Amino acid sequence: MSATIRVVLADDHVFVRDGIKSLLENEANIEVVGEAIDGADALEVVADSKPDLLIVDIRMPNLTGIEVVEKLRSENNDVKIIMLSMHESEEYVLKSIKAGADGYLLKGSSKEEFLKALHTVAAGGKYFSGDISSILIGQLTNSSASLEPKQNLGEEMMITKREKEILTLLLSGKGNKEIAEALDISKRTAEVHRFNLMKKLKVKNLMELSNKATEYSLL
Amino acid sequence: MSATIRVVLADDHVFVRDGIKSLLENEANIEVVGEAIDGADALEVVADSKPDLLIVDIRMPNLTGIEVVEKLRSENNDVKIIMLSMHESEEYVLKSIKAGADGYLLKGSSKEEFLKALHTVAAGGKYFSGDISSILIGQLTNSSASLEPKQNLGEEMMITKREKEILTLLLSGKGNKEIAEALDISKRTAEVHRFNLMKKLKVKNLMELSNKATEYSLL
DNA sequence: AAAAAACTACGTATAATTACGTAATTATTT
DNA sequence: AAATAATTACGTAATTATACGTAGTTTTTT
Repeated sequence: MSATIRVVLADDHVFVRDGIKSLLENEANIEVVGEAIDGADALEVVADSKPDLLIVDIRMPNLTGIEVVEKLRSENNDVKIIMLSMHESEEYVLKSIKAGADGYLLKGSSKEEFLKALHTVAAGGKYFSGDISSILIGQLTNSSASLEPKQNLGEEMMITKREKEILTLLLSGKGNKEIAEALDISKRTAEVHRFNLMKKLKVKNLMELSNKATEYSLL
Repeated sequence: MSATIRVVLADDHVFVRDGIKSLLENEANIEVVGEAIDGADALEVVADSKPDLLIVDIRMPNLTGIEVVEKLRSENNDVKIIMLSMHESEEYVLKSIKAGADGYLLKGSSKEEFLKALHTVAAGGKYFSGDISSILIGQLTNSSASLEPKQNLGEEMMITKREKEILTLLLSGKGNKEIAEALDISKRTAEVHRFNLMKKLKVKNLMELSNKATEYSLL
């Protein structure tokens, strides 16, 4: 059905590469066409052997697996990439996805899962080990539908209705003068509201205000 | 270590329930304390037996699995829930997550994956079969990490590397003085970069800068 | 009705930003 | 090698924001 999947392995540990190789040896339609011992090497080997799939360790000397992915993607190289990792670190998983990896496997994965991931990704799909799905879900529920405020404000950090109005206008890019006009109060008063607001939120400039407002979903 | 996990099964097919039961019978620490034959029944059985975990088919008469989850969550019932499904339908998966399911398993899952999911979820984690991770990734990359700029900048709106650094620092709440220190340039120079940046982006204050930077995903 | 909180507003002084002009030194591109 | 773009930096004047203090009205809570 499918042509042979040409694979490059990149991992600084010989025994890991050998382990994967022996695992893939018994598989039809899969051929290991290159190996790399660090990140920089991986880029060379991929450039040379133009594989269909790169299996790359996330932790490597010279360039990390993530940096390798970033580099390849920035060169518009669309080789399929599976990231290998010891740990289900949220940071690593998300960085890998962002960088453009097609899959993420834990080194503790079973042979079956490994092969399933390999075929899925080679066929153009994505495969992230079920063990790390909680991370994905966490991102999904936090980003798209943020139901609950991420943090609670300190008791005395409550902002008043008026301050909320000022905040809204500030965040939309209005200056004190414009705010004063919009709310039909004196410029001086607008300034005081702003001052009190920033004091309450313990921020020292507009940007921190903006960041805090987003972080605490103040609007 | 852990107490027994008390499980309720909800599926309109007897043989599916029996299959799962026989699978769980050999497991220590797992006890099936109730069974339901449709969605409405599931709610009753859960209310009665107050299990730790509900394994529920997505397709059922009376109330679908998703509706069952929604109902339970709306009643602030935080029983752990694993959704069972024949198909890796994007719609079903996302609806399940949104409704508040803790896991999603395909009926074709191996016994090992089934048990792993069960223990993971019972322990408070999430488990979504690796086969459906592509759906999750698709959502993630579409929603939070927008890879492509929402709009293209005007030709002469390109910002330089240095301006990007200044922008990053500005957005993090740094003032000109702090930026100057961070980049080891004179305060005056930092000011000029900032001035040029804002001129290019045609904004007249920090907030508009912040908004524009977000809108055009300048970082 | 009394007390507390919120909103309004003035003054004043220092600090920071804005909005130019000018120009030398590096990088980058052609 | 020449041209272009980027980075660096100084000066100056006008505007805006910051950081107080004080104090008279409303509004809300007790």
